[in-house]
Amino acid sequence: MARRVVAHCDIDAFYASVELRKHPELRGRPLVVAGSGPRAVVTTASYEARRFGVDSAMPAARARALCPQAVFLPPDFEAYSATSREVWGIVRDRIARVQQVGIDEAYCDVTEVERPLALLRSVVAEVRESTGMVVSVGVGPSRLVAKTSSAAFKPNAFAVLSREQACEHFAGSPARILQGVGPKTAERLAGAGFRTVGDLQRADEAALAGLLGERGARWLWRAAHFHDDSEVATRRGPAKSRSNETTFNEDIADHAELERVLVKMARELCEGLAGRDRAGRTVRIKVRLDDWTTVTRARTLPERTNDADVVCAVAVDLLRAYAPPRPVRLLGVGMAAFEDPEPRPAPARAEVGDGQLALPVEP
DNA sequence: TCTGGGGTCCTAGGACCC
DNA sequence: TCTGGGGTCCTAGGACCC
Repeated sequence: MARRVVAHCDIDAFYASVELRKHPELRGRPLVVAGSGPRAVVTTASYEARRFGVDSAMPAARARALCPQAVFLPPDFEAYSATSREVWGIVRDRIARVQQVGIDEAYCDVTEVERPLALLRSVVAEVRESTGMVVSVGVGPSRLVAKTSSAAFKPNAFAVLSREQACEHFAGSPARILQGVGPKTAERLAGAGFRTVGDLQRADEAALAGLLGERGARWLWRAAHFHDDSEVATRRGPAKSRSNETTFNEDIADHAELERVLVKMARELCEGLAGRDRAGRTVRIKVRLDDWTTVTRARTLPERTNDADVVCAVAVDLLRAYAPPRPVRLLGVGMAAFEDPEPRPAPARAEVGDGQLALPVEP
């Protein structure tokens, strides 16, 4: 296979940067974007606020304690998606193969581009010029090298590494920097003495298999050596599931109240599905109790539906069957199994002939 | 450190059928 | 009647991502 050139582009401090675009007078001040209510978490923090230890997903109250002088702003999701469309629109205008992953990052396959680095630099400059967003770029022979590099060198990064250079450069970094190694896996690995990427590079695959299973070990060993042949997927299929969930400001113990909330969410979900002309067979509810135990219950129906009455009845039934034993912190409802379970089998007769007739005929 | 919301993928076990 | 294997579907939970 031809040597690939993949770039990972990541907008620095995206949400905070959009807010700064709206409020230029706040430039230079620590900025924290957080939801409202007692259980809000931080959506993002500017680099100035990060210096105080503020990070996304942190409870907003803790962020206030860490950095009382920060300006706290409520999220403005419309502005975020508008800016996101603007940025990736510019990138797509200049680069053919782009896979957006999330609101603020994308992979670009620039293998076929004659001078890929020059193109990337000029796109980054154009994005900055017309939107004010600063994009960090990592370039390598794979998505993994590109992603790891942009993350490691940001903000305002432009890092180009070969696979071998990535192996060497990140050998001393924590295993956690490999995408796919989350907190749980990192902890298990550390327990067995694998703390850094280099530890994993030197590891015996069999030893890793004892921790992660054969597939997991194979994947991790390859990742530690920055082997990755996953494609930049320019076309994304339709969503496989959709859901609504809410964390209450205060835990709710009253089952009747929970059912009212569940029905309301299920109706909204069905409206959204109907608007997209989608219907699913599996109805799922999610319940998080006050002690953080999380339970899901699902039922698969014989036919696909987005009928609110049907979905609400199933959701309520699932909730009643579970009967939360403690006050509830979070309630959610979702639909899945949108596609036909199997491709429509070709009817036995006649179809073949019909199909052939439909083929274009050479003149 | 008392932890949002929206997704994806993987695993494991049980039911059921051939 | 018992045993076994393989395949598929479904459920539940967990890990991870942004």
